[in-house]
Amino acid sequence: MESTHTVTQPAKRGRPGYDQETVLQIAVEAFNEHGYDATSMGKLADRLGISKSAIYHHVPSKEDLLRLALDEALIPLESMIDEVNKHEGSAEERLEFFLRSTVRILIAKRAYVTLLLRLRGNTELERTALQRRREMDRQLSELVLLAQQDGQIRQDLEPRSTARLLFGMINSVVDWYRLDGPIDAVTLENHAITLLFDGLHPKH
Amino acid sequence: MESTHTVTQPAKRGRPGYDQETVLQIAVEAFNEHGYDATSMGKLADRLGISKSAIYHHVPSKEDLLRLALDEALIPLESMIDEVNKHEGSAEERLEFFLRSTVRILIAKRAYVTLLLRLRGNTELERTALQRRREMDRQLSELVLLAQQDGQIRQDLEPRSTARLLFGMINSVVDWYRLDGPIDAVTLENHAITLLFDGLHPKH
DNA sequence: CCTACCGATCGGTAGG
DNA sequence: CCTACCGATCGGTAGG
Repeated sequence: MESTHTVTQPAKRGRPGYDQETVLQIAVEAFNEHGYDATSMGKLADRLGISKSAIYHHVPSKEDLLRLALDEALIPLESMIDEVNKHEGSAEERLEFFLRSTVRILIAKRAYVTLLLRLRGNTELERTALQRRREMDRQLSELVLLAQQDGQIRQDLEPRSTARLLFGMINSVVDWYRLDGPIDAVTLENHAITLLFDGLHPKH
Repeated sequence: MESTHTVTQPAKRGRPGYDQETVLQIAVEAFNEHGYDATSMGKLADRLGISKSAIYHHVPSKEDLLRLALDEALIPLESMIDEVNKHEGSAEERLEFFLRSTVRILIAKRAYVTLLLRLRGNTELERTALQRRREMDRQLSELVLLAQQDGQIRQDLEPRSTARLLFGMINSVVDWYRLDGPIDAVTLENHAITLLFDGLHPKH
């Protein structure tokens, strides 16, 4: 008899083992612990509990692991920016939406974003990813400029370095935020937004 | 005849070559480009234009290069914190002094701080350096708490994650600030301090 | 005939 | 500061 749910629940033939997603996830953890270059396929195989060659069943090369991992971070971030650009609100509202969304994606895709933020640009693949990051910097600094022109945020700060500083604070979250820590994701998001928009000084 | 200025200007005997400081400086540039683990002593030798073994004339091991480099960042930062702790002013003044000094040291010791900020804690040396970093986080969060208790800064933000976010913004400077860029060091320092204390919103 | 994986080994390069 | 090496490990592929 033919099963009608083979598409969503494929019949498992052959050996049960890893799927690509899990291999990728474990690979990225290893890359973040030891660095991409310093993580050999042998060490990664040990971590997976399979042979080195077996990894090549799931992914054609080490570089493809990196490419897949970076897309896990870049695609959600770029989709979010598309959303921001379609958004109808004021520049300040869009700026806040951009920053809040970034915090959320950082937390949801922590390991992948960590990898992205530590790229050095020594291969073509890394340089392409860094260029996509720079495009996001540009989008953010443009939003800062627009909000300044609308008088919604202070105008005495240069937009490009402001964008860098905003990203600097928010991106640092991947280095220290833990889901099981004392502060939940929503509180952290509000905390960062308050600090960025209103600063340390109390309201007067 | 004995020279009286051998201490400040030692007579150069033997082959002219690198001093340890220059080897260290070039090594750190290489570490930052490719990662410490991924930078082989062979590649480093090529960069220096000397043989691999010749490096071992200047420094006993690869790990010693890392130790020396990390101290170039850690020692100035720790001295600065000692100064802050001796300072007589209010908690808010000391907090501002701490943050301003950190920006200055980051710019002055950019390459060394970059190396420090990218540590992963996979060796005892790295874990020790990370512990010294965490002690600085603790000192900063204590200053935040004191300034909150004095009512000089807003009290609705948790001090530890506030300290992380402050450091996050400031530390990002090593990733993008260039001395030959469009913004000078003093302007950047004031820019960051304004953003942290007063936020993006205009004064009302 | 499939997926998932193995033991062994390729030519080169690592830190010391 | 060099040449000549060491034990080990690198990313990737073979046949089964």
